[in-house]
Amino acid sequence: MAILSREFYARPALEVARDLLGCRLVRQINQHRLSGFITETEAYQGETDLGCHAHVGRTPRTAIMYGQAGHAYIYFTYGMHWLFNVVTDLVEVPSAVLIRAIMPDEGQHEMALNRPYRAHKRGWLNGPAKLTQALLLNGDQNGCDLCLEASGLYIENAPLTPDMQVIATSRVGLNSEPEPWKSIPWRFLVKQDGALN
DNA sequence: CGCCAGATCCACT
DNA sequence: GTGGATCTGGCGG
Repeated sequence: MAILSREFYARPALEVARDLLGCRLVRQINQHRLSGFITETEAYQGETDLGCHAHVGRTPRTAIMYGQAGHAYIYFTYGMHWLFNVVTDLVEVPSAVLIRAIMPDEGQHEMALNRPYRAHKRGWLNGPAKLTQALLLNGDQNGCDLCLEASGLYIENAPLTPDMQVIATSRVGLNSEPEPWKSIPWRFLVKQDGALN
């Protein structure tokens, strides 16, 4: 499968978030190829979206979201976690898609080593901070270009996941945000047959 | 199982 | 100084 193009990412975050479902997130590191199929995403679009970090405008932290689509926006939160996002839409339109969960595929043993205490349990990659641990992603990869294979971090194309298998719900962790942002259905999940990752 | 507190630090006010 | 796009272990039912 081909690496997703700049054009794919240079669309509104809502479309990108929806279409990323089923695509393969790939991390090449230390001679290993770690990958998993994206099963959950969230869209954050623009300064008017109070759930989006860019609602405070352009700062050193949010500047990456104002840049070219297809780059990684990786930030630190809660004093211990890194979250992985993909910059979307046109330059000067601050928006991104948070990757919240993957179904592990290649390099499962390596990924498990990166998550020593929980790797044997169910749902070991169904959270935005879990997958960054497994894929060894942190601030060092912030701003990295996902359209270049040489980055060692990119997403591969996949057939579009049918609407029948897609669920849209409100985004997670925005409980203190006002409506409509708190409840707007900008979170997308692939319907699973009861089986968690 | 569900609920809750603790961990731990950075960006922004 | 404050609070956060989270996760985990422990405790109670």
